Amino acid sequence: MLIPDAYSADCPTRQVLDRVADKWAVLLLGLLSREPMRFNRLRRTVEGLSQKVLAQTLRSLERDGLVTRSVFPTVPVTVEYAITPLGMTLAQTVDQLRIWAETHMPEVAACQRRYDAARAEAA
Amino acid sequence: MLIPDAYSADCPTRQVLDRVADKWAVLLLGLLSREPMRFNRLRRTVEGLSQKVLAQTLRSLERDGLVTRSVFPTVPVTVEYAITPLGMTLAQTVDQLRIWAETHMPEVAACQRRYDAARAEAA
DNA sequence: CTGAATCCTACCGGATACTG
DNA sequence: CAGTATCCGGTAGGATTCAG
Repeated sequence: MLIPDAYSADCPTRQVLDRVADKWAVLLLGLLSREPMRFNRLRRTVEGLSQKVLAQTLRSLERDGLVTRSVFPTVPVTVEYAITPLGMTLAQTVDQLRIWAETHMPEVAACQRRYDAARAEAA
Repeated sequence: MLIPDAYSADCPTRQVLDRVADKWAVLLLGLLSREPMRFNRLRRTVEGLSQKVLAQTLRSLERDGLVTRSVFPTVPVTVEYAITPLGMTLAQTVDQLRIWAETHMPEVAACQRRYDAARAEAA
């Protein structure tokens, strides 16, 4: 399925994969694909995501041109993050993963139980 | 795009995301979607993947029911990994990511250069 | 509110050696 | 060949504090 070159360390495809393989980035992209949001709102919405990692992830997404960062000079300052057209194309692609997850999660969970049961019995 | 529940820690969707967000798992799934392979062949093919992590990842994939592990009692022993029908559906979904990467990688790279240039100039 | 800076720890993962 | 076990260093990331 994947082209052979993707398995050498310097393949561009693998560089992209490094970014997409970031759980938080995927989650944030999904959120922002629905509506722009502010920093603390994102922080409160995504459970288990620290403010440090949130800031890092948002910076990466901005650097990749997937989201924009807009500062409004209110008091106190307001910062809004929004998805870009480019980011939207990725969000749509990644959304297929969510659909797969919803469809096949029960089967995966069943496989895990079977695997664990077999190992417990062997021991 | 993503459903609200996906942002709580105990959502099934997020559990699946944890697995998909594994670069090596994605790479291995892509390889095995083409043909069954043996341990050392996978090891040699995927550059930068240590044998320890390879073993771990293959065990996870097997536990999730995405690949099968077949032992042939030859001397020395032969172990072959093959993708399952379930794994194949995920591989096809994930392959969309590769297509996105190939299509948009140049644009992402351009955005990165612009971002880095802007920051360098500011400093 | 939106971060950046510091400190500190847990865990990931590499290297190596050993086994069936 | 196909792993497991052990050791060990680097680093991601949590907690906390401070700033604009």
